[in-house]
Amino acid sequence: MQPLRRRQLIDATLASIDQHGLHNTTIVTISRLAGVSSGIISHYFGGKNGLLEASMRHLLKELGDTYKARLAKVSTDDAEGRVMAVLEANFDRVQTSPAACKTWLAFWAEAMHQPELARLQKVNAQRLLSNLRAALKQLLPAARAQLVAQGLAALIDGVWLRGALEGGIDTQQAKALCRDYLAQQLKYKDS
Amino acid sequence: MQPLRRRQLIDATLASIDQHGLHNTTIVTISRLAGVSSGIISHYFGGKNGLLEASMRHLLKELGDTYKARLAKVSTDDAEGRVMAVLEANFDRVQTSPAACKTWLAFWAEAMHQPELARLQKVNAQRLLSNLRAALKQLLPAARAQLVAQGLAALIDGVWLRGALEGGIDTQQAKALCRDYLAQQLKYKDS
DNA sequence: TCTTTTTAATTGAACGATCAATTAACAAAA
DNA sequence: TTTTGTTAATTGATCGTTCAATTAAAAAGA
Repeated sequence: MQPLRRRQLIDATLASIDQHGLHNTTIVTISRLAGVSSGIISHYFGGKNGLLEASMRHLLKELGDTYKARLAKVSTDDAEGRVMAVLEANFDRVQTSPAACKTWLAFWAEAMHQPELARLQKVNAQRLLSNLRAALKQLLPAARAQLVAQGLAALIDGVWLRGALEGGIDTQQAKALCRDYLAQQLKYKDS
Repeated sequence: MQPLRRRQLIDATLASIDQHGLHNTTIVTISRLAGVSSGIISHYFGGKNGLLEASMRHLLKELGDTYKARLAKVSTDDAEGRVMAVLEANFDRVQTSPAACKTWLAFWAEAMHQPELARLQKVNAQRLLSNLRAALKQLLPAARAQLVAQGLAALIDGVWLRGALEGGIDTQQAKALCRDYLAQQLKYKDS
């Protein structure tokens, strides 16, 4: 029963943030969406904050799982394929829904003054960067790989941010933008 | 006295968001930082919300003024210089301080469920894009200019977002990243 | 199999804290 | 004196948390 309820409450949390925004999300809006009483949140998560942290962990895990699934489909020496796996995962349908974008942005903002959320966010940002850099090192000089990895990471986050504010990401256009950046940068080899 | 107090309260608002985060910013934390009583906020801004809107307008105006100042220094037909003016303005010292980054991110998150803030944000995002596109059209085919403008806009926002979450932007590195993107894209003319 | 006991899950009302807004009173300037 | 600026206390609403009480489920005993 415990894992069922926890999942149910996390889903309700994401739904509430989508509908009302984080700052209008209360334990009442969450518990009402989950169809349970408000008291149960403290019972399973130790409080509202614990639930928010668990919800962010859930999103991060979902992103990580999607990336691993994409990565498993490309061979280890297919560097360009590994970069594309990062892009595909980040612009997966699940991650680019208006609800997901809103929630990510809300958590990012909250992380600025909530140490545990900041920690989670930092780990994720670092992993994104290091995944990109590792793959790019097979295609470019180390210093160049570092720069392009930072560029791609910023491009991904920027597209996401602008998408969140506009109410949705055009995933095709987003991927085209990143793929174009990568293609232009790989020409560097020849120059 | 009115313009003085308004400016004083807006500054205190930005300071409070920097120190406590938007969601822990109350009319008390603001008025204490400004050294006045809390009631004065309603007197000058009609309420907390009015003050938040005015603060966001203040930031937007500051950005716009910086851009205009930079733009005035380049000739109309210096397309690359006009693009650089956008970059210089966005990565100006005033806009890239930890406090400014935090505040921008907080307002972006808030704008998702506050129509007036969303409107202000949208106007700004559109202007950034159209400034870039107009300049790039002198250097690239229209369709290409549109794509590169979107790429640069996303890159700028992405660098900003990642900087906010890491506690500060390295402006030199940020500009180098964007300048590199632009340089790579301008090679397109020849291919 | 049928009670009895124990454990786990859940509720919802009550509580204290905190918020934005209001207001009546006060001070300073004109 | 009249207007403008400002304060400090108060109001009503809302928040997250807590907890005693209730229900459902499982285990144990007869």
